[in-house]
Parts: sequence; C-alpha cells; structure tokens
Amino acid sequence: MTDKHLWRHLNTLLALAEIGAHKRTAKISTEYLAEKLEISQQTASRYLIELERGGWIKRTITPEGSLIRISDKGTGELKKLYSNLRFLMETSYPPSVTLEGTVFTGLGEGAYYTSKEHYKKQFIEKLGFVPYPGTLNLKLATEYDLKTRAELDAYPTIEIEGFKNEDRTFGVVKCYPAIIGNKVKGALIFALRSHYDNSVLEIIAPICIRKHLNLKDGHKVKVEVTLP
Amino acid sequence: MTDKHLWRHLNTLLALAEIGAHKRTAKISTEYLAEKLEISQQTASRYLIELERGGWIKRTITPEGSLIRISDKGTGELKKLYSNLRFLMETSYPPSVTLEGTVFTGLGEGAYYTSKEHYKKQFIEKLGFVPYPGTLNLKLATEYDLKTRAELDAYPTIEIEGFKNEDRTFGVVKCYPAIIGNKVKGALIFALRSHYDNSVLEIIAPICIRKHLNLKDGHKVKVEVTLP
DNA sequence: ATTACTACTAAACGAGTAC
DNA sequence: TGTACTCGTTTAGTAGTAA
Repeated sequence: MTDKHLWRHLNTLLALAEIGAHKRTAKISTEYLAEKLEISQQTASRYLIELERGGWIKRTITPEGSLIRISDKGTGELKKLYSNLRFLMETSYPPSVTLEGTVFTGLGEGAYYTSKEHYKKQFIEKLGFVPYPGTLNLKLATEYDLKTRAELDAYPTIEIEGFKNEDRTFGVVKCYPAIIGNKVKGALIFALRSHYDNSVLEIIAPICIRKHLNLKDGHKVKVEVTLP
Repeated sequence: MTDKHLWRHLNTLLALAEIGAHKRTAKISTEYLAEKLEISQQTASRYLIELERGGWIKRTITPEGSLIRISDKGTGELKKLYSNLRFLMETSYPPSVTLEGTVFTGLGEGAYYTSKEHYKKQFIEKLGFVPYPGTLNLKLATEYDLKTRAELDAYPTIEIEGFKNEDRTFGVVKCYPAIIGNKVKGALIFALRSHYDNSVLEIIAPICIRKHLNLKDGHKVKVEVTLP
C-alpha cells in the first residue's frame, strides 16, 4: 500500500495507539483527538473518516464519542514502520552505501579469475549466483567516492577463500553484495593483492552488466553496496 | 521540540536514513530523493532546506549532489519515534485506558481506610505518594465504561497487602495508577471485598481531587488508567 | 454532547526557469 | 549535470453551523 497521505495517517494512528486502540476498542471524541494532534476538531473528524474509508480503523459513532479500533491493516502499517526503524537503529553499519564510478575496460583478468572453479564454487555458494565470466570495472573520481570506498574496509564482508594450484597462489577475495545501476544484483569484489588501487571497483554479477545496462567506457554508474 | 511539520520531515529523515545518512555522510541528489519520496524535485529541495534550517541535517552542496548527514537532533527524533513504537508494539497491554464516571458522595469509608497506617505505608511505598484521607467516588454509566472497567481485571496491578487488627480483617487492595481529569496523578483502588459493585471507581491521590478540580456531585470526570 | 457538511482561507505543491 | 527561486494551481485546514 503506497498512499500519498500515509504519513499523515500514521501520525493519527500513532495517537490512537497511544490510547490503546491497537489492542482494544477505545473511545475518543474528535475534539480530544484534535487536541492531541494540535489540529482542529473538523480536521480530526476528516482524518478519522479517511482512516475508516482506507480500512485502517473500525469505528462506531456514539453520542459520547467514537469507538475506535485500529484494524489489522492499520496495525500492520505501524508494525512496518517499527521494523523499518528497528533495522535502521539497531544495525551498527549503515544499511547501504552508494558509490559512483566511470566504466573502463580492464585487462581481462576478471574473466580469468571468475572462471577458476575454486572461486566460482564459492561465489555460487556464498553470493547465490553463478558469476558471468568477466568483471565490470569502475574508476572512482570524486573525493566523496574515494572516501566512501575507504569506509567499506570497515564493513562486514563475505570472504572467498584463496587456493593454490601447480602454477601459483590465488589470494583471498572480499565481496560486498551490491545493486548496480539501480537494477542488477551483483557484488563488488576486492582481491587482496589486486593490480588496481583503491580507486577502482571490480564488479561481478550473474549476467553481463555492460550488455544489460548498455554501458560503454566513460559512462557513469551508481553502485549501491548493501550489507551481506 | 513540537514542530507542526515534524511528521512530513520524519518521512524525509527516514528516507535519508535508508541511504545511511544517520551513520555517515551520504550523497544524494534532490532528484533522486524526489523519486524515493514520490514528490517533485522542487519539493525535495524544499524539504532539505527545511530540515537543514530546523537543524535535523547537516548539508554540503556539491555539483554532484548534496552531501547529507542526519544530525544528533534528527537521529534523536527517529529514535524517539522508534522507542514510542517499540513501547506500543511490545507491551502486551494497551498503554492506557480511559474511563469516564460521575462524581458522587460516598459513605466516608475511603477516609477510614486511607488513614489505616498499614495501608498508608504501602501506598507511599508502592504508589509514591501520601494519600489524601478520603476517596473520590465515580459512578460508571455507559456500556462502554462498564466493559472497559471489566477489562481492568486482566491488567497487572499494584497489590496492597491486607492485615488484621484486634477488631477485624482488612483485605487486599488492588491499585491502578491513573491520571484524573487530565491533571491529577493518583490511583484507582479496589478493595477486594468492597461495598460497591463494579460500576463504581474509588480514587485516591496525594491531594483532595474534589477541591483541586472543583468537582461537585454529578460532574463528569475522565480517568486515564496507566500501566504501573 | 457529539460528528461532519459547506464555504472559505491558508498552505503546500510543482512547472518553468535561472544560476 | 546540480539546486532552488517565482508564481499559478492544487490541496489541506478551519470557522461556522446543521443534525
């Protein structure tokens, strides 16, 4: 439910909940409600009518006032707000961080790494998707983006274990789940000993992001890093 | 802080918190914020100006967008809302119940009871005030008030122990903290074996409610029973 | 006492546009 | 790109009052 007036109505629902209308039928006059909300009696009356029409409350009008009970729908809206807030207030990290960078063509290393079975298996297991063979490279430019990138180091990560084969050692890779260009679900990956510096993002996804978002070198792309 | 537009602003603060602006400086354009809130870019711009002027956010405008950090004041408002909601959602009883009754003159028993030292000591200890010697009696009339009175039986109470003296036995008294006439802090008291039926409320307070609220027999009084 | 309609006033909104 | 001003339009809010 996405109502234009939802917030105004939530305000009223909260006032009604404060007199217990979410648990039991409560009696309140429009005059008293108006006082509580610091609005006129007429407006309070209109609010109740709107809440009733919207199905957020059940109401019976008596000569002594309105008997009001917040409906399941109304309680649901309060609960939704509550859980939103709880998530925000009780998570020690910001729920998401947005970075913006410019597309550039890498050295083709991404394809090499993502094709390694040992990595690939872990990507599937820990990120939940089969990585498209290849990475999208973004160059960070602004001071804000570089600073924000640096903050990521303090974030909880998904760790992909390294391994050895006969030729060489493959190091640990840190992943941050992310949404690319407001659309594609993927992940930032940072090889601990990368050829790139901290101003570069490497991104994997289940599909070819370049094709999917129709990106060319020089295009700007927003990446929203979310908590794992 | 009681701002008229607080709720509209809380809506915006919540959207900003969703991009992490309560934990770190976040970058967002007025256009993007507008999209999130389903309002116009101009209105989003105005909202940010208002939030800034009100001290709820700190903002730095750059050519790429606004760098925004929710201030302590802003975070405080979100927290206040959160704890309000938590209290409402996680308390199994309604936070308060309001009853209305008509003043009548009792048999003077209240004064007798409240003067008993054994009761008085417990009133002071468990309710936090020295009871005025005498009770205010209210008669409940409407079906709603009688039904609501009955619900109180399921409520948690403050129990005042009974005692014996040489003459007779004094029973247990159940108390419900309450606010009388929107002003006076006191308590409903129910003697377990009372001379009155369930349509009568007996109220004690640190002062003489009748005098303080200038009440005469027949006047109507609202009593807000709160959780102990 | 109540609630809520009608008619009006005040406020918020957004299109156009400047910077 | 950005932000934010002016100003006409839309919407919300209230006073008066009926039921």
